[in-house]
Amino acid sequence: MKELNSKYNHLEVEKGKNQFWIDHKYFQEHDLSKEPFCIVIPPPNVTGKLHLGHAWDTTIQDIIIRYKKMQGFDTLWLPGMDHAGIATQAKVDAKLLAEKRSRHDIGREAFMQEAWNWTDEYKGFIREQWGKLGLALDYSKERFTLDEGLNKAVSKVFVDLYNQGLIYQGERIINWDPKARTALSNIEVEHYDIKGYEHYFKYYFADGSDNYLEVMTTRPETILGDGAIAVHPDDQRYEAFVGMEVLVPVSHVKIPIITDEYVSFDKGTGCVKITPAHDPNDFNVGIRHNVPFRIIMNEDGTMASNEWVPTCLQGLDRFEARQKMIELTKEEHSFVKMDEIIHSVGHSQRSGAIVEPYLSKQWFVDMKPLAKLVIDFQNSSQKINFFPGRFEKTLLQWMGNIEDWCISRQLWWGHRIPAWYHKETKEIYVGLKPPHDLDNWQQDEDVLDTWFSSGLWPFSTLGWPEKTADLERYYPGGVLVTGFDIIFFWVARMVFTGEKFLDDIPFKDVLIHGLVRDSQGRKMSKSLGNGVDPMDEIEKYGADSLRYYLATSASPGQDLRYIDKKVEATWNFVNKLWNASRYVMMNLEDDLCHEIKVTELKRADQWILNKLNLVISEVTTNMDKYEFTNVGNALYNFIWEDYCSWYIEMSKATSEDISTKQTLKYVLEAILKMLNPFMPFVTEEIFQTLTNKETIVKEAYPQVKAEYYFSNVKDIDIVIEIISNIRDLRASYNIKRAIPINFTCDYNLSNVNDYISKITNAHTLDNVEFVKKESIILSNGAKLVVDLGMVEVKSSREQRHEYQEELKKLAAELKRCDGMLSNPHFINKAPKEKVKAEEEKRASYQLQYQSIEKMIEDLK
RNA sequence: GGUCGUUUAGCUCAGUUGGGAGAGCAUCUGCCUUACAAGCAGAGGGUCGGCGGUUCGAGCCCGUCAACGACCACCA
Repeated sequence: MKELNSKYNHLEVEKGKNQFWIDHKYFQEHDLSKEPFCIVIPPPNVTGKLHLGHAWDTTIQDIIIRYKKMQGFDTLWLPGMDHAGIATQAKVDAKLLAEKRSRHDIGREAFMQEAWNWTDEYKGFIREQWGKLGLALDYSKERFTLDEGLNKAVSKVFVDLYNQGLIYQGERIINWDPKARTALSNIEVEHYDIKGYEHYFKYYFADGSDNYLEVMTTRPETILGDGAIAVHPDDQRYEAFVGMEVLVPVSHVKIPIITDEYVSFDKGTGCVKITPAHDPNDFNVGIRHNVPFRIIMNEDGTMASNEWVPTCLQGLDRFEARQKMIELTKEEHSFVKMDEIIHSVGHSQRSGAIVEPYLSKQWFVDMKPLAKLVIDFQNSSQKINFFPGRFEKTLLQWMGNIEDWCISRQLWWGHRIPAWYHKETKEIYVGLKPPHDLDNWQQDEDVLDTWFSSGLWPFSTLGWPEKTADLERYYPGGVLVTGFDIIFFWVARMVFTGEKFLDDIPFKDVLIHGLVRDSQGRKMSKSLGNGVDPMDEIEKYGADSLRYYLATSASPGQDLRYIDKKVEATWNFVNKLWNASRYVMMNLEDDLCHEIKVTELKRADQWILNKLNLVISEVTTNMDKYEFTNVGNALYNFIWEDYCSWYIEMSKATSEDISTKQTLKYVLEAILKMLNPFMPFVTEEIFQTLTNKETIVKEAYPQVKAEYYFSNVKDIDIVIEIISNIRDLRASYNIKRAIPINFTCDYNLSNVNDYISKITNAHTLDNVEFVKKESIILSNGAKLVVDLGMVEVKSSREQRHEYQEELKKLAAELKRCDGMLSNPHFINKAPKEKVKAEEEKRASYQLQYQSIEKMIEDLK
């Protein structure tokens, strides 16, 4: 029999294992006779290192994939990465800047080459990190969102939606990121509270009088784009002025006073400046009243050079212009006051810049029909199951209030929009292939939102729009695992694209997890510098410990607070498994017969096999519900308490026995298989050593065996009770284990006596009157008498007091039982097994009670 | 303003169809018992956020209040 090293060393154990799995193609060979089960990985961005969130997310998927494989499915876990438009372009821009170059200097083509070089480098980093985590990915099917096949999928979806009128081009107020100089979708804007000011200005009437209207704005620079002043039609304060004209401060452009119900009485002054090119609400008002659209800003957030912007403001940054406007209005006496406020302002998710509402021509997806599709599917038998279920509501509510999705981005790194404009006729052409007379056409310069391509991931990776065998076999996927932070960005979009183009849900289940936070509950972020690199943790504790900790430490949907100490505690658990395995192997012979003969099993063997059945059942149930904390608890308890603390210790009494050796090994193998999805490295190492087999990866998941249920294992529960009592007495009287003591028990222990003496060094001695003794009533009413040898025992008075305390407790329990059992509602309504259990408890308490009463009698 | 989550031992968290409150860490006591001192054996510690309700029975279901948190919407 081979041996494990005497010390568990995670670095040594994990080294080379991932390569071993890859070399043997364990996760790349697909047995087509089996039922398929597929997971597509949420593709990480090629912008940097994986963080703990990735480690958590991928560990969960790996656990599911390995579990399903062991259960006999043909599993496919499809890896891939995302080009991450804005994020990657920003990284490459920064790299160029460090080299004192810029994307505009080198041009689109050279820039793309730079971005591809970047991508290739980071793909390598990410694969290396996946390997360290031990992920069971099928690398032969790895995809990238800018791969040729995926490009085709993107174009087809765009063209089809365009032809169906679900994609359109329009001039609208969009969220503009002046730093990245691109449009954003609504959900790429993060609102948070910052300090600002409510500025009040006088708009003098154009008739030359000193009369004016007072108007409030938080963005004074947009004043120059004003096209009207609006009041509520029923607002009597301003009724007389409607139709008159006022002068815009600083620019002195004449604008009319109009009425619109959008204006509310009680906000601000009741007069609203209408700036249709720089505010979404004003845009709508502008459309209704034909207010002129005056763009007064450039794409980079500086003030435009046109007739609406005074020369002294042209080219100034928007925030400098804001200050300048205040100065200028003060000079011309149109400034009233400014009040400090805290208000919510939209920031670009990627660049952090304050988002500018900006009138711009962009491409949009008409979301209402697609959202309806999702809602209809969820109301049908083809619905996606969410874990936890409440996230379905989150998705549906969002779908219910959805607005059109701005999908064009003014970037270079991404999928070019398949639209061409005729250079002369301005005609527009949208198609899968460029127009024939290409020289006369100009392709749209923009690329698509990254999430447009990620949204096709569940089927584009399988070869769609081609009718590939993989697509046929693996779509829809079994489960999608991701964090709640990208339900809208990603999950929602995969759902409607899948339902729209494949007429089927993209995955049967969605498993949502929370966020990894630091030990104080804060979000991990670069600015706080509190991020934890999973690779550092793997170095310290091993991937097995990290994985088990991450997977079992938070219930579904809850955040996970990352606590170093707990990973260390998990390491101890792995170490425990390691040492238990060492012990088992030290006691086995090479030629150990495989078949367990049930009739030859010793009582403790039966007991642990019985327990094993229970734990397999509990673990399987919870694995199927993705309740990994429950699985973790069940395995931890079974392994540490039942198997190590009790069974291994008891097995020492019959260690030469074949059936005991077989049981030790059989249960250990089952343990290794159940732990394998969580701890693939160490279980592989131990399994190979224990069994001389090539790998644990291809093993079948443990199953409950009817022949391993035993009804007579209650003897072992009594043994455990006796051992606990003897230990308790030793501790309270400070009797060292080396000093043997004797005991007697009026319950037949002939089959199990050896376990007690082996573990406690206490021996049965019948028909002897002990002098210094303690008597204890066991839960089955039997009396245990322990000889305490030389020590001074408690006085009979003390003992009587203790017994009476026991009686009080028992009496309380009996009262509770009697109360329940004498209640006809309980008898009638409660499940039968509950009633039966209660009756059994009562009988047990009564036995104990009577026995203790008798002992008190004997003391007299 | 809307939706949702959280509140259980000193700390971090489990507790899923309602049926005698749990784990890890921390604390205290005693142990090298030939797999493991990164270990073993014991111990202490909780009116399960407050109030009300349903029920024979509530940490769990319902209502309400409070604190903390997240998301969505609005913000001239």
